[in-house]
Amino acid sequence: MMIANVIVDVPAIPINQTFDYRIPERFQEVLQPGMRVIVPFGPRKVMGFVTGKTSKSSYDKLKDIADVLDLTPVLTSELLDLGRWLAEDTLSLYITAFQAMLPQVLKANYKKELERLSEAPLPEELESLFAGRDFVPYVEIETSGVHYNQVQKAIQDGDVTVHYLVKSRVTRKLVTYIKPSRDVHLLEEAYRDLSNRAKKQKELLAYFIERPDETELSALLKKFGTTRSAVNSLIDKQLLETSQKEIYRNPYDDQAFEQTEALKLTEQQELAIEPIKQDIRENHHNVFLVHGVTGSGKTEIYLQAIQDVIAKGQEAIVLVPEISLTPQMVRRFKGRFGSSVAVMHSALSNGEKYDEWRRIHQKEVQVVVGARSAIFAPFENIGIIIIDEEHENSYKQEDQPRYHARDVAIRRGQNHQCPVILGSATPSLESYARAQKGVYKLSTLSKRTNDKAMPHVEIVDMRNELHAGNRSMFSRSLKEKVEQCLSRGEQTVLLLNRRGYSTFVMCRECGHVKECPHCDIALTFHKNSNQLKCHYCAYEEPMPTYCPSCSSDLIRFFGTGTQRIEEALTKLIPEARVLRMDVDTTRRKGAHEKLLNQFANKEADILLGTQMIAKGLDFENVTLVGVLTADSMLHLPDFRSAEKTFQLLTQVSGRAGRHDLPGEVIVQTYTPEHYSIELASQYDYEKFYQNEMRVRKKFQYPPFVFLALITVSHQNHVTAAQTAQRIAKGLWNHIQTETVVLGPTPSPIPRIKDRYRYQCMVKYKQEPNLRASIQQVIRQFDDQVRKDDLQITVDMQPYQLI
DNA sequence: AGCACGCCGACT
DNA sequence: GTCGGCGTGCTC
Repeated sequence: MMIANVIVDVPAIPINQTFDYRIPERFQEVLQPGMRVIVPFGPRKVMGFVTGKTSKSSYDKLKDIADVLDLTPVLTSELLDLGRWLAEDTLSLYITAFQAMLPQVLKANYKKELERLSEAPLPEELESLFAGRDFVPYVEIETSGVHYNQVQKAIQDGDVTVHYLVKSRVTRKLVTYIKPSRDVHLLEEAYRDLSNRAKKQKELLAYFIERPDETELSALLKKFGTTRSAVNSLIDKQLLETSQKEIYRNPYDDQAFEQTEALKLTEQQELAIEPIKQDIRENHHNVFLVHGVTGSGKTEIYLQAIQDVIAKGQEAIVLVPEISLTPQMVRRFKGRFGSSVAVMHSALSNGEKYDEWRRIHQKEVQVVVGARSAIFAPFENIGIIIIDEEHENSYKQEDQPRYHARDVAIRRGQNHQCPVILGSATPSLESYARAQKGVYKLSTLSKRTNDKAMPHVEIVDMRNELHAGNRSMFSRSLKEKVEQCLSRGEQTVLLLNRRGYSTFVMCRECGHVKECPHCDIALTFHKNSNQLKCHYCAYEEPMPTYCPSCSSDLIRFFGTGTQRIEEALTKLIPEARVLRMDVDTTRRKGAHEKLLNQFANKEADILLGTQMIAKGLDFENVTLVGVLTADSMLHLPDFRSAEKTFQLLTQVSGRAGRHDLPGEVIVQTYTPEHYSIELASQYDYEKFYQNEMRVRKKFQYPPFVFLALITVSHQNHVTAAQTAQRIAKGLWNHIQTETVVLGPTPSPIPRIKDRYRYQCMVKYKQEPNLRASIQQVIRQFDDQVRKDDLQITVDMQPYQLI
C-alpha cells in the first residue's frame, strides 16, 4: 500500500486517467483516498485527487507525492465514486467532475517563481529585477519585458532556478481573543498599582479579575467603549495576551430566526408524508413526486420529514432554486432547525461558501439548504434528499460537467438508501410522466392549507385592445385594476416576461407567429440575413413583409424592456410609485434584498420586473398580479416553451392574495386560445399535462425520447460544419434504427467569440451504448481538438436549447 | 493544459 | 553563427 492513484488537475483528454505516485514514508499513515495532493507532473507541479491506494503499479518510473494538502479527505468514498460516475455520465473529465463537487477555494492556484542560487552577477536587466531579493515571482519577469533567453541562460548557468508552486486559495477568517496572562492575584496586584488616570485599563483589568476567560477583542472594546490602545497597554505590561482563533463566516445570524414548531398537518399532507416517513424508518430508497398547488404546505412536509431524519441521527439535503430570491425559505429552515442548518447559494462569497461547506464536512450541521451544487454536500449518512420546485431549469448545470441535480440526487439516494422528494406545483413533464408510470411515487396536494381558492385569472386578448385603438402595453382592464388596487392601498406585481423578445416574429394584427413546418417550433429571426430559421432542422425562409395569415404589414419581431414599460406606466398612472427590478437594477450585491424590502415596507405600489419576481416571493399586501406579455416565451424555439409558459403563469398567479386579502390575476396575451395560457388560468395541471404529452409524442420530444446535443465550434465556418457533418455520419453507423440524428444545423447562436458553431441532436429511446459511441466518434477528432483549436462539447440532457 | 525539445528560416 | 517561431510529443 505505498502507491496512490491520482487524478491530476490537468483538464485535457489524454490526461483523463489516474497517474500512479509513490507515497513517501512520512505520508503513508495519513494519506487516504479523497485527499488532495501536490504531485510532480512533467517539469511542473500540479494538484491532484487521490482516488485509491494500491501496492503495485504497471508503471515503473514512479515519482513521489510532493505534499498532502488535507488532514481529512475532502471527498468521501461515496463522492469519489459519484464523481467518476458523473464524469462518465456527462462525458466530462474526471478532474472537472471532482472540482465541481467542492467549493471554489479548494481549487489550486499555480504560480512560478525564480530563485537566485548564487552571488554570481546576473544579466543586467535580471539583476535589477531581483534588486537584492532571493525570490522573484515569474509574473514580474513576464511583465517587465526581460528577455526570455536571459532567464534561460541564467538557469543554464545554475545561477537561478524555477520553482513551480501550488497554492491553496483557502483563506481563513481569524478573530482576536484576549485573556489574562498572569494569575488572578497578580492581576489584582497590578490593579492596585495602576495609576488612577488609567481608567479604562482598570476597568478592563477588573473585568478579567472577575472572569479570567478568553474574550473576543471586538466584543470587549464595545462593552467598555474603548479602543485597542487601552488593551495594548495591558498587553505591553504583560498582564493580558492575545490569541487568534479561526472562525466561520456565518452569513446568517442564527439567533435572528424565530424558532417554530411543527404544524398540524392536514389530511392530504398526512397522506403524502406517511410513505416518506416509512421509507425513512426502513432506510428505503424511493423517489416521491409531491405535486402540490401553491400554498398546499409542501414545505411543512419537508420540514417534518427532515425532523424524523435528524431524530434518526441522519442528514438532509434540500435543494431550492436560486435561494437568494427566497429569504423566506431560509427563515423557515433556520426557524425550525436553528444552527443545524448550513445554507449554500450563489450570493455568498467564496469564503462564506467554504465555511458553510466545512460546517457540513465537519458534521457540525445536519441539514443543508442550497442551490444546485449543494447536492454534493459531503454528508456520509444522508436520510433524505429534497428538491423543491423540481421543474426549475436552474438545476441543470450549463457548463462542464453538464449535470442535472435531479439525476445526482437520485444516484445519491440509491447510494444512501434514502428517499428523494421532488416537489412542485407544476412538475416537469419528465417527472410527472415517470410518476404516472409508477417509477416515482406520486402524492397530490390539491387543497391549500388555508382552504382559500386560488386567485381568479382574467385573460385579456391584446388583439382586441389593438382593434379598439389601444396600442399601449397596458390593456384597459389592467389599467383599471391597477388603479383600483392603488386606491385600496394594496400593491401590484407586474411581470414583463422579456425572454425571447426580438427573436420571434409575430403579427400584431392577428397574433400569427411563424413556425417551422417540420418542427412546430417558432422560427428564429436572423437579423444579418433577414431570414427566419429553424434550430431543429435546416429549414429557413426569408422574413416576410406581410403576415401570411392576414396580410397585415404589422408583422415584426418584438423588442421592449422594463425601462420603457416603466416610463409608459408612470405616464399612464402618474400617482403610482413604481419599483423596477431587472438585471440592471439588481446587479449590485444586496440590491436584490434592498428592492424587495422596499416593496415589503410599502415604499412602492407597483413592483415591475422580469422572471425574477415570479419565484417564491410572498408579500401579504399584493392583491393584483399582471402579466404583460404571457406569450413571449411561448414562441421560443424550444419544445419546452409551452411547459415553461404554463409554469411561469401558475407561479406568478400564486403571488396574488396569499394571505387574508383576496387576489386576482390579469394575463395579457395575443394568443388567449393557447392551451398553456388557458389551462394555467384554470389551474388545471392535469389537463395541461395530457395536452402537452400529446404534442411531445407527436413530435417525438422528451419524455418520449431522450436527447443528446453535440456542439462543434471552430474559427473556420467550413471546418465547424464539416466536422459536425462527419460526427453525424459517424453516429449513424453506431445507433439503433429508431434513433435519429438531426443535423448538423447551425447553433442557435451561430457564432460566439468569432467561433462558428454547429450542432447535432440525437433523439433516442433505447441506446445503452450511446455514450461509448459518441466518445468513439469524437475521439477521431482528438488530434484536431488539440492542434487546430477545434471544440466538441456533448450535453447528454440538454435543457437550454436556445 | 503547459512545458521542453528540436527543426528551420532570418538576421546581426 | 545564434535568435526566436512554431510543430511535436510527453506528463506516473
